[in-house]
Amino acid sequence: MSENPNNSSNFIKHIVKEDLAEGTYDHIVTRFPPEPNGYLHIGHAKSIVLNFELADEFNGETNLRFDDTNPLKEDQEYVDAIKEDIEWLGYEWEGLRYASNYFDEMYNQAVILIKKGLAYVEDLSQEEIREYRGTLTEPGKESKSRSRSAEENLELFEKMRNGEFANGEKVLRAKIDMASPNINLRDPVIYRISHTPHHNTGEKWCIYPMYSFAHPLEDAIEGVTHSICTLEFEDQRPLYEWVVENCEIDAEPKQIEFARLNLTNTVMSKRKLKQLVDENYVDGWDDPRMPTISGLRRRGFTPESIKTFCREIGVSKADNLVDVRMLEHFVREDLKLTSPRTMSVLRPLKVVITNYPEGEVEWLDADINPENPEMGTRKIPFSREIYIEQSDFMENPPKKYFRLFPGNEVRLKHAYFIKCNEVIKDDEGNVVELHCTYDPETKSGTGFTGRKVKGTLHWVEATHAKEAEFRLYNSLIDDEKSGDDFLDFVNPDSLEVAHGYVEPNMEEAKAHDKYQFFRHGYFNVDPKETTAYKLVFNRIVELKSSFKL
RNA sequence: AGGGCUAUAGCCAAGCGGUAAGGCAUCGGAUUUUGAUUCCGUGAUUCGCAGGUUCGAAUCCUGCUAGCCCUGCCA
Repeated sequence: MSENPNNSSNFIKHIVKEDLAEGTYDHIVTRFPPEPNGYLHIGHAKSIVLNFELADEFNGETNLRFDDTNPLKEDQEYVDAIKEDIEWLGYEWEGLRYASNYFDEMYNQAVILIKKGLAYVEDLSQEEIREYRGTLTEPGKESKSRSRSAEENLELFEKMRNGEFANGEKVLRAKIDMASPNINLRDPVIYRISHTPHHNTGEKWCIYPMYSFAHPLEDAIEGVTHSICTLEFEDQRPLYEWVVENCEIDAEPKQIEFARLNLTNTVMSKRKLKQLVDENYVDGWDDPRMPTISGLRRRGFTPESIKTFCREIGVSKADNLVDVRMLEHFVREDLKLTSPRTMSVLRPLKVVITNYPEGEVEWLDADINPENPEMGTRKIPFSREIYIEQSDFMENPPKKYFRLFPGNEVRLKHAYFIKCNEVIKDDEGNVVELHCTYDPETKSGTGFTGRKVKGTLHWVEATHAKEAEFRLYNSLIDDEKSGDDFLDFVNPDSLEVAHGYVEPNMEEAKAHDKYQFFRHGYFNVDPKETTAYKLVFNRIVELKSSFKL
């Protein structure tokens, strides 16, 4: 993966360049450290692209490390999904690591801290610890446990490990400074008791290290040089440095924080995404409306479009809210040259071409992609009966309506000009069919220039048409709404289902095939719902349009 | 308010003492058998505000303002 073009600069690259120039490190190692407690989303993609491509650019390497120090929330299902997503994006990790594989080493380091008088076993309850911690404006106070001897602490810590205490009965704390203005330094808890089996280590441990103690050790053990995380960990950097300095481990990783991605009309927290899944607002983590990697994949976004997006938004420390339209821009750009064009009618209106011979079918040539002629041509049938889009006809059109209306002539893409002569309605006055005439002179490809029409419509021949289902997605979350709870922002119209027709050659369409439906947008063959008997397409994104009714 | 961080166009963002890149969005115009694409044009005398240093400041200094984060035995 060496031809990822990213000429842009950011503050982390500056740091790396300087570290390399000054010899602080002779090569760099980064890591992507997800906790396996949920699915990856586009925000994680930003971090993945940053970590993998940064290392790649400076000839370093990147580990995938599962930060699995809290068995209560973690699950193998998530580790499998996370690996699949990273591979799908196209990255290869140097090492596949688990924080849980370092539990022995972490335990040893805790013992070292105790021996140095830098950690102690706390007797206080959770609530008491909170009270003793003080507040943002008042210092904390020291508990009696703080002055226990190293010997006694060693003994108690061993008992913690051996399961001699219940959850919450004891805890191991770093001895730093109860009066620190940085609350993270007021003797933070570094080990807690949790009689919970772990997806990797099983029943081996009943004490688990806390993030703030575990993470710097994980980085140090792996030789990570630049430990990149998000802004909310900034206050923990002094603690990170304290652990690196006071534990006996021969490596000096440094923590660098950047601003996480926020997207308009999108929620990005795992907690909220999980709630949408659990409460059935969506079909699952991979619902095409979800900002998860698996959701975007099922929707039809390409790895390249996601990566380009992540490179283009840049990396900084300023809180940001990126317009989703930027993401959409990059899929369109990627799919423009690679996706076959095809004509699909999402909401059909039958058209009878009254002067076209009954029973006759002609097969017309059509480019597969006019912007990429190498993709060749396809054959499409044409006959007396076709379907056009309901929205391409108006009985009483406004000005500047280029489509079909009584007396108007339009072009059928790849076929002929047709003129609308008669509108057939049902008892309720709904338009159910149009009678048109065609002009054989105007056949596409013949170079007819006799007269011009303003509109070109897509269509599907009626007798060969194949039925299909179309899932038209709108934002799952609507920022324009108001409310206190994020659920108040859920868009009730995030999914519309339409049933219409596609060209007969679409019979070959396979899961994840991507097409540009002429004048509609880009669509992906849904991998879960499509069967031999039923084609289901997910709308990835609409084509841009300056048309307003 | 104790600590930490941030502030450049509607949204991202480069810039690192020498006179404001780029992308998205928007709006014009040309081309067009996709109201698409493509092309061309479009916006900061100014970088949160106020002072100061300097021949010269978005960049350095001081003060102020606004926003975000921190009082889990979550990560």
